[in-house]
Amino acid sequence: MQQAAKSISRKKQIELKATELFWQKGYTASSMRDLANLLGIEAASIYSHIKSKEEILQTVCFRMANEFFDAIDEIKKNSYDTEEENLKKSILAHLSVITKDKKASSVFFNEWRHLSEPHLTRFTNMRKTYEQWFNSILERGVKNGEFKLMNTKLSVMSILSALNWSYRWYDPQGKYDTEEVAENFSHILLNGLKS
Amino acid sequence: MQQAAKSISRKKQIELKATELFWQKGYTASSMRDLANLLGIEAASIYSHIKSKEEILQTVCFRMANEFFDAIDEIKKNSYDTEEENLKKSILAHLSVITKDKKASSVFFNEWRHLSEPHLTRFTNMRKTYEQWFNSILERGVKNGEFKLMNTKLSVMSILSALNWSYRWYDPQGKYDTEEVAENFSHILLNGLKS
DNA sequence: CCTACCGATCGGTAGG
DNA sequence: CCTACCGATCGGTAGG
Repeated sequence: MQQAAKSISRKKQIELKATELFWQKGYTASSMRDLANLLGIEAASIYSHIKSKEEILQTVCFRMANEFFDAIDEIKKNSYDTEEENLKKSILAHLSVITKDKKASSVFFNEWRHLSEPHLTRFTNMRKTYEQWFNSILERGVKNGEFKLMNTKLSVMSILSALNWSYRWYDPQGKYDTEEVAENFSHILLNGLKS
Repeated sequence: MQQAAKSISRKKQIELKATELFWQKGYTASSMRDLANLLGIEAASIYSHIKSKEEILQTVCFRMANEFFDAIDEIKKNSYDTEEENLKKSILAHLSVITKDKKASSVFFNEWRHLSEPHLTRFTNMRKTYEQWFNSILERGVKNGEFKLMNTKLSVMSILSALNWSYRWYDPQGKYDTEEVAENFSHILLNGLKS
């Protein structure tokens, strides 16, 4: 038991240090020897805990993907009265996942393309499915008169673009907490979508 | 003369193929042998035309940086009556640079961190300077009553985030031309910034 | 632009 | 978790 607990903890430790490394140098530029150095062990020893370098990337990418899904599942279940409310909550949920772990988000957004098949296809499909939720909010909002859009797809992209870029500049130690940033994004975007 | 012209053309060819490669696999995952294969020559032969792999990256990153600067310099010179107009023109200018060469934009946005010093510092300084232009538009717009912002810095980030993400999804062969996309972005963002 | 190579480093394995 | 290694591949050079 003691051993099992230790082993799990070490595996998580590897994931965390690897996330930091991938964030800093990128996946392919990060070597297992770099990672071993950060952990204070030999490169070969890492393979007692994981099968391959890519396994770490898979873990990070799909953990983040699941966190995004979990965050909007809450909103889907509640189903608010207005699409404006659904969108506001979704913006906050999405942004919260990013700001909670910027480094993992960076790996999620930038390093996923180094996944091999079939993981790569599974990953891109998950992202398409996820985007669909934002699409459906806007479509319902247009239908019921809440939103006036030049183009639904471009509007979805505006929203997600603005949100996704935040891992690059958001400072968790800075002046603004996630709620304030979400509020500001919602304000700008919703005013734009409504008229 | 003939030889000089040929040499320049070959160098540009290397840059173009490398851009494609870096876009597809990322800078560090792209090998000079990959690049040589695309060019139909041996890896060693590339070094007749360039000094190092990083030199190619530098060329692409700074060429794009200059294109962004050139695009807004036009606007700075003209200085339109309203900040709304300045912002609209800047949005179109910025977006045009991206959509004109998505692959080079992708390298510009993602691979710049593999630049070595002093290039890295020079690059990040250029980006800060560039962002400053958008900042100044919003600040003047707030001062003269055109814009009402919760927060200037966050608003700049909203704009640039939305625009910068476009290299990932914009399809030059698709339904929308750059002007339409810029129009849609301007519409959403400006309505949000004005109220 | 090629052949022939260099030293370094890569991800990963064997065996303990 | 270590030592000792593997074959492969890396960016780049010498010399033509």
